[in-house]
Amino acid sequence: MPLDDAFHALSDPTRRAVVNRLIAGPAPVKELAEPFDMGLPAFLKHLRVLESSGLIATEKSGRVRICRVRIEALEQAESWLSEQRRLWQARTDRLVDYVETRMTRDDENDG
Amino acid sequence: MPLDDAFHALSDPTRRAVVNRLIAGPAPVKELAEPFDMGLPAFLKHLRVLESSGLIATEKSGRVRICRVRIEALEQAESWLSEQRRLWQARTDRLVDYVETRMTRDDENDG
DNA sequence: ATAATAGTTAACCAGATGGCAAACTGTTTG
DNA sequence: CAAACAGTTTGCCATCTGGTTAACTATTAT
Repeated sequence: MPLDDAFHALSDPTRRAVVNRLIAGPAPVKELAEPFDMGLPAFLKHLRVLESSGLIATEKSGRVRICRVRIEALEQAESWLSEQRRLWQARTDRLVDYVETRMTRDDENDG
Repeated sequence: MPLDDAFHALSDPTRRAVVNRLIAGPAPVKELAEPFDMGLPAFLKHLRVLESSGLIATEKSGRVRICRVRIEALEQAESWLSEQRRLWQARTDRLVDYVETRMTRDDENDG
């Protein structure tokens, strides 16, 4: 499931920070790794998780690998969440409507 | 990090299905577990992941435990994603602006 | 050609995850 | 009280995660 992979990739602060950095524009591995207190092998694992989730794409030219964000994957994850919120809102609206209707009926019964 | 927990909880299809079901309204554990091909102990683990992530809340009354969704946690996750998309859009706009400005200057140089 | 750079692979490790079956607790229901 | 029901705990297991160090490859730079 692509959503599984996207949400899993986003569940790690290092990986979210990488996505956030790449939003500002493409960057090579070394520059991306710099802010983090871990070795390159560990960091590469994070990059692979991001890449196999579709959240980023990478391309090697010469000895550097350039990484960039793939916004569509982010949008898919966002879509799932906003759909849930939409459903929630719809239900809330129905509840409000129900309560108001019932109150009106009660008023009629009272009057 | 709360976002870690929320995204992690959402990275499993069983747990997303539970959230989606609870959006329609609260339900007891047994009813929630029914659609899934796994034992109750395994299902309970999923529920605990959801609860400790803040995505759902549960309350036991008598021998049944009622679960409900906590929409705020979903909204937090959604916020992170929409903020990223906003930043992406802002960068894209700046790029478009830059290119258009440059093209205008080139036109002036050509003319 | 040597050396520095950028990234990669391999082997290993502790701890978390996602499943199982079996035994158990507490709460209705008959 | 006995039985059914809803959930819980325990112990077990295979696999995945996120990190390490050490050794290695391929590409610039001197």
